[in-house]
Amino acid sequence: MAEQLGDLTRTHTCGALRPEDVGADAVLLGWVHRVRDLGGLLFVDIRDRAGITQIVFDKDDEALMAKAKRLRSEFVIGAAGHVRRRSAETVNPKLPTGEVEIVVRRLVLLNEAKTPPFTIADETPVSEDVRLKYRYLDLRRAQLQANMGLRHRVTMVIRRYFDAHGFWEIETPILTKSTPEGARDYLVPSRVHPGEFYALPQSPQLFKQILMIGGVDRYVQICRCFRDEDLRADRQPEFTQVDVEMSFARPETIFGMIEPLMREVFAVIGREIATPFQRMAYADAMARYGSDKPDLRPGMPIQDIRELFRASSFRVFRDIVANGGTVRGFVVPDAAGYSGTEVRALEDEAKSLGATGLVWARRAADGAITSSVMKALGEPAVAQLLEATGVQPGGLLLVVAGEPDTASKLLGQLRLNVARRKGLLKPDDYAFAWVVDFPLLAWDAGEQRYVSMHHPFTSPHEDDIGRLEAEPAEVRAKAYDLVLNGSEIGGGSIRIHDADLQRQIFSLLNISADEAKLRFGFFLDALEYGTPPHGGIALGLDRLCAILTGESSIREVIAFPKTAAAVDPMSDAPSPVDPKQLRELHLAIKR
RNA sequence: GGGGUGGUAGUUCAGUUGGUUAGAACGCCGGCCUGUCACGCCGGAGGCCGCGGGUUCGAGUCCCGUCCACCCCGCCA
Repeated sequence: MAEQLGDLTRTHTCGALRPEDVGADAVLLGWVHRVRDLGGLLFVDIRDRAGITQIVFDKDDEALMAKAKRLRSEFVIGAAGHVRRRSAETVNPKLPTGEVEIVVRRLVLLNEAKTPPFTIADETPVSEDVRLKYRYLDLRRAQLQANMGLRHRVTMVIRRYFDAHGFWEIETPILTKSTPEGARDYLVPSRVHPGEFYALPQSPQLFKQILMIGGVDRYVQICRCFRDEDLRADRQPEFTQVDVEMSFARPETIFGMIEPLMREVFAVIGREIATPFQRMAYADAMARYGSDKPDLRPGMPIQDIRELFRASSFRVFRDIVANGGTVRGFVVPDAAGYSGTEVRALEDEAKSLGATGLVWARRAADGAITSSVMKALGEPAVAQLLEATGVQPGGLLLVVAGEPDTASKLLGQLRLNVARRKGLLKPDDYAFAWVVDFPLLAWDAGEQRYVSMHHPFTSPHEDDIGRLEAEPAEVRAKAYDLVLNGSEIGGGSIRIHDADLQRQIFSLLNISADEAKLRFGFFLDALEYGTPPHGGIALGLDRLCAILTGESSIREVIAFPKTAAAVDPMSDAPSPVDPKQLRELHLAIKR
């Protein structure tokens, strides 16, 4: 049934024709978007990546009309004819091509199509399940077309930017060596070496550092990374990083390179962003926002109000403070509309997040003061509390007491929930921050040892190197995250370029010299041959594009994403393999 | 591994306290229609109510189990 393309040559895309083309001959190739059959007159919207153009058939040409009547949604057609200006009443202002149409002289039916499981032509929501199974159809829809197009343009801006600044894009291996620290590796069995495995890279970390040792000076790669961990809306087992490394870099060197890049990237969506970005110490982020990736859009920082309770008549809080705990809270402005029921709902919410309780105090629009602890504290103390935290009329103060880290994390969650409900997380507001001064190490209670907060190659802050042995938990790292709207869109560090220091860090991490040699020997060797100071960053391209498109999941900016169970419903990966393949790989499946 | 939400026509959904023949819209199929553009009008087909078990005279609805999807916690240096 399908006809061949033959000599049919596209003259215009389906988004190209304008009044100045009137009278020209045109050949359009594309999909049937919609058919409007009026009997003796039939309109087809023909669609390709560039747009939609109306083509017209009328009954004067009986054979042509008969053929046109067979057209259905998503058939692939070629239409040749001449461009005609539409009369004033029939112009479609919704289409860029709406002032013209094509009077078809020749219709080629390049392919038929089964009725698609969902409509390509409109934006009606379809379950993600179905969309992923028929991803090739979903990709035809406007949303993914726009997202893929934007991602392409962003990628091009990034490549041009780094090229203009003297970076070389260099590919690093996909089949690489498994390293013990960090996320779970995806493993690839070696056929040639029975019982041995490659790992897919979690990031090209060591290779890019070795490129610095190799004198590359400035490296960039838009590369795929793999981590076998559980998925989230912003996490896929394979994801794309803009991987960057610079020799002779200080943190400011990296910030100064990335901030103008972000300006160019946001120009793609027509937005001007302010630089430099705010810098915030990790400790401040945790204390004021309860998160190492604070969303700065809603304001409402968490305040430490412990001192107000040290000698308070409210015994519960006083005891918590006396025992090294804290009292923290944040102010919801314009909360006059919150009913008693809604405030009680907040109390329940806090409890479900793990709080023992939630204390609130508010100043009504008329200035009247109420509080859940009015009796215990007394009105003057509540007034003082509202004063100290800056609660204006109509404002609501939410307070949690307990262990400092827990209290802040909990308030951070509550703050985001409140902000979301108040509509304060506007997707087209962009609040950037560099989170700096991360701790170098974190104590792993399960393994009873220190682990790297970032990775083992991160340089300690030079002022803190002397404290490595005595108080390792206090040592700050020369590490930084780029945070945008509560999303970590990048992270990096200045690396250790001194082999002795690197050995010292491994020893702190309880990685023996033998173990280090086994896992990172090649890298430790390389470090000894004149390693320049260097550092870099990796940007999460998927997350960045999700924010640019206003999507809440990175799956919307990935052509072929996987489900939360790491399955591709289209290709049905992963799947069992032929026993012969297993034998060649010296593998047996344990059941 | 844990918690939450959902699964009914091709799609998106409704379905009362457990009650007799499970509905709507869009899509699909057929017919009519010469200026539509979400065309319109008329007619029609289409259902393992995710799957398995149980309670009951009777289950889309209640119970148990299970699978799938999404969100969150753990995990993600």
